[in-house]
Amino acid sequence: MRLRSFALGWVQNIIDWFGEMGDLKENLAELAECGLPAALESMGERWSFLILRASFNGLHHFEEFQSTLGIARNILANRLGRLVDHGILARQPLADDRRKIEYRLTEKGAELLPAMLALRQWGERWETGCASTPILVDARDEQPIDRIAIQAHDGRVLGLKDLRWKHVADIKPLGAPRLQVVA
Amino acid sequence: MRLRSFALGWVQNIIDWFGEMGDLKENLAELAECGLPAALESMGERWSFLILRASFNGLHHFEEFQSTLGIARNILANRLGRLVDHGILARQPLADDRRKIEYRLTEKGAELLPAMLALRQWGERWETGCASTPILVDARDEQPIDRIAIQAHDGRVLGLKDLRWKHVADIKPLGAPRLQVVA
DNA sequence: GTTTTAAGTTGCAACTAGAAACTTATATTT
DNA sequence: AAATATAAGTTTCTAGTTGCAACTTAAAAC
Repeated sequence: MRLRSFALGWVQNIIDWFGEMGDLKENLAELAECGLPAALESMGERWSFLILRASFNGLHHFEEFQSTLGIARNILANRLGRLVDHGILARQPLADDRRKIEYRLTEKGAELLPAMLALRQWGERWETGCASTPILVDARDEQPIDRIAIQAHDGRVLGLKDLRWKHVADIKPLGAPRLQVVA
Repeated sequence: MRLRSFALGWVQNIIDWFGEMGDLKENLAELAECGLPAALESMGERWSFLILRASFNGLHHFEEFQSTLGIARNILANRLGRLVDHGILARQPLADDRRKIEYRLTEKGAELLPAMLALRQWGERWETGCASTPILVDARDEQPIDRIAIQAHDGRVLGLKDLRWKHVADIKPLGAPRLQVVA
């Protein structure tokens, strides 16, 4: 028995608020070849993102992940294996104590940071309601980073109403035309 | 029997590449109160992100989601219910045909766009290897949006080596000191 | 008033997660 | 060297989740 409408009061006002952004239902066959399913293939399972976050926070070992996250050992072994298979973590037995295995982020794994931060910032804003410690700061001036945002090529921050979906083929180059592959 | 090291050749070079960013293992107890687990509570289940993406692409009805995504009907019903419960989608029977239920993104749901794009861009870069159609463009000049990036308060794009973890308490205000709550 | 459509439910098989005990390889202590 | 301890897993078994196909229900269309 699910509660389906706890928020309908305020939500009602928002229903028309969100413009269509130019619906593009036509080629939803193409949805399958989008990068999102591919990303979810690697990161979409339970625990994967939390293991990733722990990696970003400097954890490198099985027992560290296990005791910090409280994940079952068999599941942790499975997820670490998958993350290694996907090239997100690198597995390396330590030279000075070969019982110890070090799991480190690869470049590919490290590049998930924007996605992780965007998700975390959303959670802070809409769920927990407050920023969580520790936070990321710019090494240069030790000031907190900005919110992750969508920006135009010239750096303007784009809100949802500033966006449209468009087919790659329909996009006209701006300024100098690009080189083209002829055959 | 898992394959654990298909990428160790190139990965090896990267192991030391990724600096510690100032490990902060000390207060990993605080990991639990981070926004990420909260976000995953809403969006961490299988299909949730794909339903969200379909919503961004202009789908609004049960049968549309079902036939487009190929998801089982019971699972779809369950996920739509959860997304509504979490205030990410709003559920509205249509006035002119009350069989039809419209699912629309709320503001809260729409604000997941940066997270979804960051994930998609990562998938395009590291998994599929190419941008997928349709893409998001700036409504003003119809040019594609930038990559989602981490930026300093002054707009500089920050790479991983430019970042540190820090406790909120340790951050000094820049410029004019802020007002403080006294009691 | 019979049929069709939209949005679900139900029942059941297959898969996945979780808790706890067990294994294996290496390192440390006596 | 033998006994103990530690790190990183496996195994086993139970509980929960996913997925498919058939069924239901309410509203519309014919």
